[in-house]
Amino acid sequence: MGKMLDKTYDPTKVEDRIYQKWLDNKYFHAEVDKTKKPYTIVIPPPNITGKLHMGHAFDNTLQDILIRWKKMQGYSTLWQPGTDHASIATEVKIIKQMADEGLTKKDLGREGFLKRAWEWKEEYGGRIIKQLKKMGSSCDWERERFTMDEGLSDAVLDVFIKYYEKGYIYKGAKIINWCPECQTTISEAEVDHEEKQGHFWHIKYPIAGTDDFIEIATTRPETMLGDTAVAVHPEDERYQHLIGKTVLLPLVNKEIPVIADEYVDRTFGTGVVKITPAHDPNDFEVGLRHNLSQINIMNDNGTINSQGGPYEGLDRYEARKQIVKDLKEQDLLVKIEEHTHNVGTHDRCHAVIEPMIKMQWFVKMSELVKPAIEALKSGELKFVPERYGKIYLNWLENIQDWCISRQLWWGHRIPAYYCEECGELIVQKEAPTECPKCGSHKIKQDEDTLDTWFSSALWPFSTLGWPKKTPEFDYFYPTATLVTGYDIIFFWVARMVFSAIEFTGELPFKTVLMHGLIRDSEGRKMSKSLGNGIDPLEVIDKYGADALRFTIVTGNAMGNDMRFYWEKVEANRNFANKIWNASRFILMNLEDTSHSNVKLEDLTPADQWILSKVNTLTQEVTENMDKYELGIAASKLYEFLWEEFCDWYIEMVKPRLYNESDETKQAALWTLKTVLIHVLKLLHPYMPFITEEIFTTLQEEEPSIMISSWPEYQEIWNFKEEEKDIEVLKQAVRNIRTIRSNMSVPPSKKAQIYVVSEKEEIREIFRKAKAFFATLAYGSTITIQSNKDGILDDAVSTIIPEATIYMPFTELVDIEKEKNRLEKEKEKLQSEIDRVNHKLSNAGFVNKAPQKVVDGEKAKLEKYEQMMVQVEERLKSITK
RNA sequence: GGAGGAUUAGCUCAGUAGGCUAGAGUGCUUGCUUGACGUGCAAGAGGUCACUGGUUCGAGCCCAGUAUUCUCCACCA
Repeated sequence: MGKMLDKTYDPTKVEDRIYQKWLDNKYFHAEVDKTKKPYTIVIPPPNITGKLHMGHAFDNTLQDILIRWKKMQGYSTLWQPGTDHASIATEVKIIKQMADEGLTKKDLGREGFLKRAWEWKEEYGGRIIKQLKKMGSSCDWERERFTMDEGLSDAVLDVFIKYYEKGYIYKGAKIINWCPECQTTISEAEVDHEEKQGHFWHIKYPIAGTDDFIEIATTRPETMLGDTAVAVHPEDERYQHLIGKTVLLPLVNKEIPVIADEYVDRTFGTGVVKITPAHDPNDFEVGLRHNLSQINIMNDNGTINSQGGPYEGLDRYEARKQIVKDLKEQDLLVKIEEHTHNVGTHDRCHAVIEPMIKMQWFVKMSELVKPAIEALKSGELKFVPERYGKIYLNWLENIQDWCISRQLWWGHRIPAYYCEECGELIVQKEAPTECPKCGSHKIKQDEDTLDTWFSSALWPFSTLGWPKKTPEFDYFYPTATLVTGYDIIFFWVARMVFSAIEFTGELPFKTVLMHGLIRDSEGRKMSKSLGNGIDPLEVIDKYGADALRFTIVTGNAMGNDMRFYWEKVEANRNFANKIWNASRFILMNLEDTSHSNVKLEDLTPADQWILSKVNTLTQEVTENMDKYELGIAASKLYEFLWEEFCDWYIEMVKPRLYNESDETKQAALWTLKTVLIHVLKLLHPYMPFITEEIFTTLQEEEPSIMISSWPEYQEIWNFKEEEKDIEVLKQAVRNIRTIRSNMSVPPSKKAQIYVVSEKEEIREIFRKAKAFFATLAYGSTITIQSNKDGILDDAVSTIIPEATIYMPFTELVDIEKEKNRLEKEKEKLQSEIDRVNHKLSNAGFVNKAPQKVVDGEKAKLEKYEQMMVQVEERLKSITK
């Protein structure tokens, strides 16, 4: 007696046990194995602050599918896992936690804070890894890395110094985005532009030596404290006479020049712009062109500094109010307009960004970027879908120097040292003990840390041991495919490409597989603030990881966003249950192993049909996966398993199983088991848990489906003729069911079925399939004959090519209805015939279309015409 | 302002190389205790493939334009 399975599939009973089994057997572990080809994927390292969300679920499902598939294909696969220290995200969280205890960074000091951060990492950093395991991720956990590991940190320092020595890293004063809340620089990419309702203040600046005024308009009046000029367009006729004159900056009472610069848009506002080089990126550029001085009016925390005179100490918004009030009192405020404008905010804390001039570290991008652009253009680097390549290119071609310093503590501290005596700058891995220039021992390290993406950019090779020449780096690098969301093409993908080319001389990966976002059912982004996020763990808990994985990968083209519907997960849970029950059915019938002696010659046409089908399926699924069409492959598996295998094949086979004297029973069992195992393997990358559970229950030869081999197309399973024959039978069954359904005949009521065909081949098809045909078509008896002798005219009929099927019911059949049905069928046939005729009478079509297509149409025509004859005959006989 | 999507059944989406009589899931209607499964089985209704032109023997698919819509980038003080 075979092993038994429960009536419904319960993932919670299965998943953890199976995952543990895989771990115990080290199936995820990758070894350098020169007899195999390597296949490597590096995980996009989740933040240690992170909690598993749908984005991770998406990402990891795709990677896991590729890794499991390639492993089955015989590659030595490495899925390199790890986490990212996520400097600013983590630091923000820790500061918040500290604030609850009434502590600040200052209280703890740098060392104390870092100690706390590491504790935090130990406590929360592993959480997301545990959650990834629930997805079934087959990462090599023994090789887990962290961006602030010793090895990875070493790679970061190495890269910094090499860049520096090459002249790519420089220190410079630039206008940067300052977050007064976090008190650090943030990169352009970390700024969110939010449209906000603000005001437009029109202010009069008196023209020096006259009673006249010039009117400017600003959204940030407080910055006037740092104004060093007023600008107009060089060709603006309204203001020609003022160019070169000076105006008196109100409140500050300082004379500043009126300059002409093309940057000014004559049509916007008053056509006059106040220039504040220290607090606006455009003004900064204008300032450089005109040699204007830069007056920083703000402290790091967003309050006005001593440059602000009476406003010193006020918060920037307090100062704004006060300034507006003072201007009004001096009668210099013309008007206040409502104005919507974009305000830059920090994506982590949402504080409004303040552009400020600071000394920062930069990476010069112009040279680095060239080979990264070339890699895409030459086709060496590919994006799937291709359109994302354009986004990548667009960014690289317009790139600005990368500001890499952050005024944070959590991260890789910049390996730059200053002599406190002579000011010498020393860039090297280890802290110098004395100044090489003046010999002083008073050395201080740069306070800043590096942008978190500086280390992520090295991830594909730093995780494999680079800059050391490790066997792993040698074997597993470069990686094969990078899987990630389109939202980090700039942050991460592009930076990995140029870093890898620069330091390893190779592309870090050949293909970038981009996926979209999972949105809520209304198409909105899942976000904390909206509270519309779906927790993947909750989904797994309710429906199982396999159902979630299948949901993620199907019903949507690669690279597009998708909406999350619980109903979809439910449908896929049902699919899992369907597979479960099909397997249960097979197991219940496998009494012993006598089916193992079955040979191909013993198979019936039905068996050959399904074998041939699974053979084709194997070929197609593999081809689809080669092209990263995972969703297409998955839906083909779904369709095959549910429709062909369950709804047709299993039903066809049942009479043979229930009939002890049937000689083909063992052949049926062999086929059931063989096809199931075959398709389970194809499905395994998508639904790893259930396939493993069934596989190990069904057979004992192999310990795990994970390490079994990927099925291949085999010529001996190619039964094209039998496939066609079974399709004829399916068509007959469908027609009969349709008629019975139209006539509301319940399945319990069996009917006599007559199959009439002049062709012996057709009669033979039905003869061979008599047993299951009767069951599927609800027949009491099946009579196969070459003419309609002995069949009453008031029988119901249906027509398939080359055969007419009659069902005499004992009740009187409504001849009118039968006639109508036939007339309708005739009409439909006629329109098809017309359509095909139209095509075939088109000389262009016959001459230019491929022969295959033309032949196809001809065959169709022949079939329809043949059926037409049958329909007409039938009509004639009932109307006579 | 620049770039890239999307527009196909009530809803959510597929449609791989132009050959299609346009598919799936879900929802809807009808019937079914058919010895794996009601998380099931069977049957059915439901579409001017946004619009206008063009290329082609042939267009849901390619090209041009229009409309609607989403996203990213840039951004005006």
